[in-house]
Amino acid sequence: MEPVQFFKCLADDTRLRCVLLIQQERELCVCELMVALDDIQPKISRHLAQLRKCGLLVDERRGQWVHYRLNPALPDWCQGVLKSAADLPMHYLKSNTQKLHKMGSRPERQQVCC
Amino acid sequence: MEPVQFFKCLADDTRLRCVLLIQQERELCVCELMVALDDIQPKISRHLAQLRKCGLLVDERRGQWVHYRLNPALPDWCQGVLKSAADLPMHYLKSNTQKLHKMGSRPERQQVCC
DNA sequence: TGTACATATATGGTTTTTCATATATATTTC
DNA sequence: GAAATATATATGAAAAACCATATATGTACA
Repeated sequence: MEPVQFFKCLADDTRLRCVLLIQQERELCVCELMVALDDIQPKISRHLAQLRKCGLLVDERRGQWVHYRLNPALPDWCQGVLKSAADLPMHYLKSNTQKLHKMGSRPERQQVCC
Repeated sequence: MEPVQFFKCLADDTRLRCVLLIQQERELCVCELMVALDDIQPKISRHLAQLRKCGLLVDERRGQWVHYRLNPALPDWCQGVLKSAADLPMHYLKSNTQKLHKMGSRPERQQVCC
């Protein structure tokens, strides 16, 4: 993981919110992130692909849904950075978290983790 | 300090090295960074200006030298990120640190901190 | 006047966004 | 259970926006 590459991944609003929300919720699928960020599918999908390619995220297909999680093999210093980033002012992610939790039917996850 | 803005500052090789070297050495002036990074003055200066404008660094003129330090008023989460970043593989900064320490005449600092 | 540093501008390159379309799985209907 | 349709996600290609670099020039201080 090249240091600059890692920070470039976080240097975009869409990607930063995706990573922090995924860290906060443990895992999310594309459609949930679309709702949380109120943004279009190809855009989200593109950024997730980049984060996966760079090794920040891993994906797992379950039926028609693709779930994204932080890569557990991420170097310690990267995990440290992300943990520190979780302390940034709560209001940054507030509206995203709200939209996410307001989702009517959160596919499948309800049985898994709620 | 906008979260994305902060990460954008770190998402460039020149800027990342400057910030980490300054954190490591407590403070550095432009000519020292030029030697450490083996790069031209306007390039270094431009990136430092950006880091100052964004609030990551503060500068202090002492005679003809301008010294840069981390902004002590940086939010906690930013300081946390930088501390974690200091744990990245040592070899990333190794050659820069070597060049820096090989400098013959480190202006003024010698009396201040060495 | 020489040294340390800053800034303006032009240029080239990268990144981001969008639309259109493709693929993969799920569901419905016959 | 096969065909038709719907849903979730990915990707190619083109335009727009943004960023980094180099050269040239300017300012401040000794």
